[in-house]
Order: sequence, then structure tokens, then C-alpha cells
Amino acid sequence: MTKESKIPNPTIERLAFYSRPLEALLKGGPPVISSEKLAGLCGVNPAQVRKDLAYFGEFGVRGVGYEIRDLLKEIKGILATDREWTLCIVGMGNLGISLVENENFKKRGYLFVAAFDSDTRKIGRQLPCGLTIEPERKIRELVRELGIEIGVITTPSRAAQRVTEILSDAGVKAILNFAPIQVRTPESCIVENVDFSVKLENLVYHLERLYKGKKNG
Amino acid sequence: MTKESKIPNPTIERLAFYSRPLEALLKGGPPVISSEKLAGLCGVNPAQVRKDLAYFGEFGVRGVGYEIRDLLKEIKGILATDREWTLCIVGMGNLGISLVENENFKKRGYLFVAAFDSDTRKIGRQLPCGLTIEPERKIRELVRELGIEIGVITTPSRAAQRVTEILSDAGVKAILNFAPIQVRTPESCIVENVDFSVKLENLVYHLERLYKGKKNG
DNA sequence: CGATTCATGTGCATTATTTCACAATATTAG
DNA sequence: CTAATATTGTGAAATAATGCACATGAATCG
Repeated sequence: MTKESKIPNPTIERLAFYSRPLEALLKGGPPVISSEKLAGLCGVNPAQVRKDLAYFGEFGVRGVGYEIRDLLKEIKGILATDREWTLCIVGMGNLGISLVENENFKKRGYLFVAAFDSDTRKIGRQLPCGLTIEPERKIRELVRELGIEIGVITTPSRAAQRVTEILSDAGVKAILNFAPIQVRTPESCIVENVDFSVKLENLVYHLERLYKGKKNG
Repeated sequence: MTKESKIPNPTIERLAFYSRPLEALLKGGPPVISSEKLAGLCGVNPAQVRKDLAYFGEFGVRGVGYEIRDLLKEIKGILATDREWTLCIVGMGNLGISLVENENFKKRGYLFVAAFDSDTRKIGRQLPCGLTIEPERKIRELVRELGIEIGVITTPSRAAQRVTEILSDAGVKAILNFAPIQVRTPESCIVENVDFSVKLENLVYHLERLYKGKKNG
């Protein structure tokens, strides 16, 4: 193994980032890419690209560049996106539906195998993707039965912590939380929070500075 | 003005983050909170909270803490979320619909005043929130007429760059892009990208390390 | 086959961010 | 009024992340 002992977190995020243009480049164009080109496509520094990749091995050829096909394979191996993952989702409002129906997820191997809601009017409804909405009390049973590894939360904030506990109790190993609240998990379960409004707040902060002619970034 | 010259970007993101529990604390409970308590609720270091706030002024009282009501007001002033912002959205698939119908946005003053799509079958359809889906060719006209400041992109990847250009040409000052591609904007228009899959890829990277018993990450 | 060009991998300097630790100030108790 | 306690604001240390600059090895040209 290479020097995988102290890998910056931003590096992991960028790896995912790099893979996007690489996928596009697979279809046509030259089979090799330089760190400079790839960096340009992702809006980062070329040295950054090289350093990020070098944490995991020597994937390039000096004087030449990186073989796109191989590089993508390596990145997918590193990120563990070269296999399929089974997910479930809790909270079948508009956002929940948009996620289970999302083609990008399916394409990348993230398979939703169960959908839950607490609203009795929704339970039993069949979704276009083929899933049937199940009641929340079936979470434990289905997580075990279907070997679900990741839980996605798209409930209102007030339900998010409760659902987190049900999911982690049931044996889910990771949670992606879209409710605008920081949920707590036991050691055995890792969590990522996604909060759209935070991104908007970031934008409007910077917008406001622009309007006022301040120069901070 | 205080030392607003060199504010770390993570600070801005955390300010938004801090405001979440503060809003909840407004309704009941003591009127004052310490940096330690707030830090606990947000999972950060107390010194971090104090330093973040100190960039913008002295909002606390030594030996006492921060008046929740005042602090929230200050944060909202800083982030410019104490006013309303007018947004439009392009790409009315499931995700687009879930965003315009989202109550959190409305509650926080982000008002969607126009929705666009290129699919003729969708144009003219009325949404539960009251908006009617307009054709993309009306973007320029409506951005001007309605004074739209922020554009949200929920189209497929292949359309995202084109739509970005239409929006920034039309005079939109900021773009929130949900398509999994890095869009480029002219200087006059700032952009934030949100890519759900990146978060998932982060999770599975760490999951895989756990499974394999490695200790990085 | 030597010279030139290209582009990687990486040590090191630089820059950015976080955390510590403590003086300063308010409150409470005696 | 003094001592004890709580908690902020902040300089300085520690940690993390980025970017430069160059030695290194591959490819190409004459």
C-alpha cells in the first residue's frame, strides 16, 4: 500500500470531482490527459491533481500524462464506486421521490431498494422506479433482509434524529441526511449532511458584498 | 466596520450552520447561550464559534454568553438572509419541483418567481406553488421584468452550461447548480455547485476503509 | 544517439484554518 | 467589597492544505 496514512479530506472530494470529466472524455477524444488539462476542466491547480493522485500510487507516465481509462478505473477503485451499494430512503416527499428516480444515482451504482414514509396515505403507493412505499416500522426488518448499507433521510427536520436512530439501530452503516439539522450517530455509523440552504446563504453573503462594493471573499 | 478583510470561507458556511439550532432555541428555553453549548449543538470547537463571530463584531458578553435573539439577528444580517431574494429555476424535473415546493426556502426568504423548462409537454403546466412553467426562451425577459437575482439549475448535465450562459447573459448575479458538472460563469456571476453523488462517494470511500479495517479518513 | 520537449512525482515554502490558553470582564456568593 | 466562577475575545502555536519549482524519466526530432 502507498502512503495512505494521512489523506486530506478535500482530496477525497476532488477525486469524485475529477471522475466527472474523465467519464465524459472516455467517449471520444485522445486516450491520455495531462494533469494540466484535467485541472483546467475541474478548476483546480495542476499540482493539486498530481498530488491528490500520488497519495494512492503512480498512475501517470512522466512526459506523457494519465491514461484516461486506467485513471478512471483507479479512482473508482479508491472511492469504492466500482461496486454497487444498496440504499434505502426515508421520507417520500418531493425530494425523496426525485432522489429515488434519479438516473445519475442508478448509473453510478447507488441502488435504492426500499423507500419508507410515516404517512399512512403514502404507504403502499408504487413509484415509477418500481419501489413501493413501506411504513417506517418495517425499516429494521428490510434493512436486514435486503442488506441495506446506506440510509438517506429526506424527512422534515423534526423527524430526522429519530429516523437516524432507527436506521443506525437497524444496522445501516452510513447516513446521508438532507434535513437541515445536524443529526448525531453512534460510532458505528458515519453521516454526511447536505443542506441546500447553506449553499444559498453562501451565495447571498457574497452577492451582498458585491452589491456593497466590499472586497472580501 | 470590523476586520472583515480576510474572512475564511468555512466561517461563512458555519454561520449558516449556527443559525439552525439558534432558530430552534428561540422558541422556549433560556434566552442566552454560551459558545460551548452552541458548539456542542453544531459539532464544532467552542473557540471556533467565538472566532467566527468575532470576525464581525463583539456579539457576546464576557462571563455570560450570547443573547440568542440578538445573535441570530446579527448572523442574518451578515449572511444577508434578513431580506428576500428572488430566484428562478431551470429544469422542472422531480428535483426542480421539489425545490420550488420546498417550504424551507420560502421560510428563509428565497422566493421562486419563475420556473423554466425546454420540454414543450411541460410548458404551461401549473405547479402547486402557483408558478406556471415557462419556455426557456422567456428567461431573458422574465429575469429583467421580475428582477431575478439568483438562478437555480436542475437540468441534465448536458444542458447546464448552456443554461448558465443564458442566465448570466440575462443578468442573473448568482447561480446554484445541481447538475453534476462544473459550470463556468463570467466574472459578473458567482456560482455554487451542489453534487449529491460527491457526498455519497465520500461516504462509501470511508465505509470501504472501515470494512477493510484501515484507519485513514 | 544526443538534444529538446513534455509532464509526472515530490520536497519544501507558503498560505489557510483550527485550536489552545489566557487576559479581560461580567456575575454571583459570602 | 472581595473572592470565586463563568465565559468572552484574541494572540500565538499548532495543524492542515495548497502551490511552486525542479529533478526525473519518457517521447520525439534531427
